[in-house]
Amino acid sequence: MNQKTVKKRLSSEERQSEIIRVSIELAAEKGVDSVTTQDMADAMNLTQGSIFRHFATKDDIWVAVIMWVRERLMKVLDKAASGASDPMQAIELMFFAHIAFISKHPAIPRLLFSELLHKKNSKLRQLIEGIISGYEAKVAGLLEQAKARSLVPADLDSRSAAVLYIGMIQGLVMQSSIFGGKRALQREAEKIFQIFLHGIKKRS
Amino acid sequence: MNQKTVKKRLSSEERQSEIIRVSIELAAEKGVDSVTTQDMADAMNLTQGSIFRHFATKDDIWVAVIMWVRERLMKVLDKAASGASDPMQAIELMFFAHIAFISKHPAIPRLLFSELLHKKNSKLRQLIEGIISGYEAKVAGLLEQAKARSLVPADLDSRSAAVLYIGMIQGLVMQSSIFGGKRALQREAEKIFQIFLHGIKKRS
DNA sequence: ACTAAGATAGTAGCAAATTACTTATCTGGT
DNA sequence: ACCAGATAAGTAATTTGCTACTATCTTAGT
Repeated sequence: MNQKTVKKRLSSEERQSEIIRVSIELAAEKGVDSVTTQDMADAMNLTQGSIFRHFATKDDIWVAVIMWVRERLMKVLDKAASGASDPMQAIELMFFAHIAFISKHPAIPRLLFSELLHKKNSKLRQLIEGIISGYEAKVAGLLEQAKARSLVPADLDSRSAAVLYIGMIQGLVMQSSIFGGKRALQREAEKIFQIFLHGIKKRS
Repeated sequence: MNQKTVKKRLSSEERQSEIIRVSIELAAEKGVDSVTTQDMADAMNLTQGSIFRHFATKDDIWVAVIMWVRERLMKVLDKAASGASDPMQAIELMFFAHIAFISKHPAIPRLLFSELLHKKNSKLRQLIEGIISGYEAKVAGLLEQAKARSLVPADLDSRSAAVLYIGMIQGLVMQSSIFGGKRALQREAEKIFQIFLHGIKKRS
């Protein structure tokens, strides 16, 4: 039992990573706003006060979480897009990569589309806004490329289509949030994407 | 100055209505979760404790708010749909009626799509779920009618299209939430709806 | 005069942050 | 290899501040 009482001490860097990890888990379970530092501490067998050895404020934790998400998500999307031979395929691959990412980390959309967005003047809001508008710009950019290759009509409004793209993801997330877990998130995603695709494709 | 100190006393019914009204306003400004009963009281020149003369718990206030929203929204949507001559037009009219409703009451989507959804086992969650899934069912129903009249392809998945419809609204809301107010919510809505429409319309 | 809305002044509980103290782990000099 | 001292992670207890809710008293309106 001595072994059990031996507390492993982690470096601040490692501990920060763990805090980020459990925060995401907890946010998935009970919603971002109701995760307390006590919850975090409990989840990693630590005392509540210890959290503040590694982050000055709780807000800083969420900032770190969002930055972690941004990094991971962008990596996944870039990788998906890089395997495409044309802009339309890139959009499709990105979409399904995003859906897969969400399936694996159900908390992510909850973070990005949560009330965190509404805390005015916060760094968090700026971060989230940056991610979403950057994403939108990326999709719109690909659509412009598609236009140049006449894969979509020249009069298509790229920005509007990008907004619809984002909304499509939000809709799917809400769908799966209301009607049981990821029941058929992938399947639903495929069907919806076909409609989207048909909506923007070149009229034959 | 005597006039100023004269406090008007409202009946509990009237006061409840006012509480609902200011709650929606405040939720639009600072987010549902951070509205306190003190905020509400301040907004109507009342003491915090007085709130509880009219609602037993704070949750009851949000329940009343959601029911108010449901009633109003449904009325707006039904009225819009009733003016249509065919199912597709009904969907279009409903969509723009919804967008107009949101423009007038920016807090509404914030309530429906907020973290309230994540409070498991609550009456609130059930209410919100009911509204959204009912809405979705309505759209899907109209699409089925459209199918019967060959206005949309028979192989269209109505439910998926309905999810996309909801997502479209969410996307627009997020868009206007991030990039300044209702700058061009109406205009954006029109452009996006065209894409959606083309996506579900019968291939010619 | 009676009823019920409102005021006043609380209470209990929770959550973020801080303080003083403890001890594991790392470091450099012998 | 070793050990003394510095460093920093962890603990425990507490503070501070807020928030939902309540008990008691007051007074407007009928």
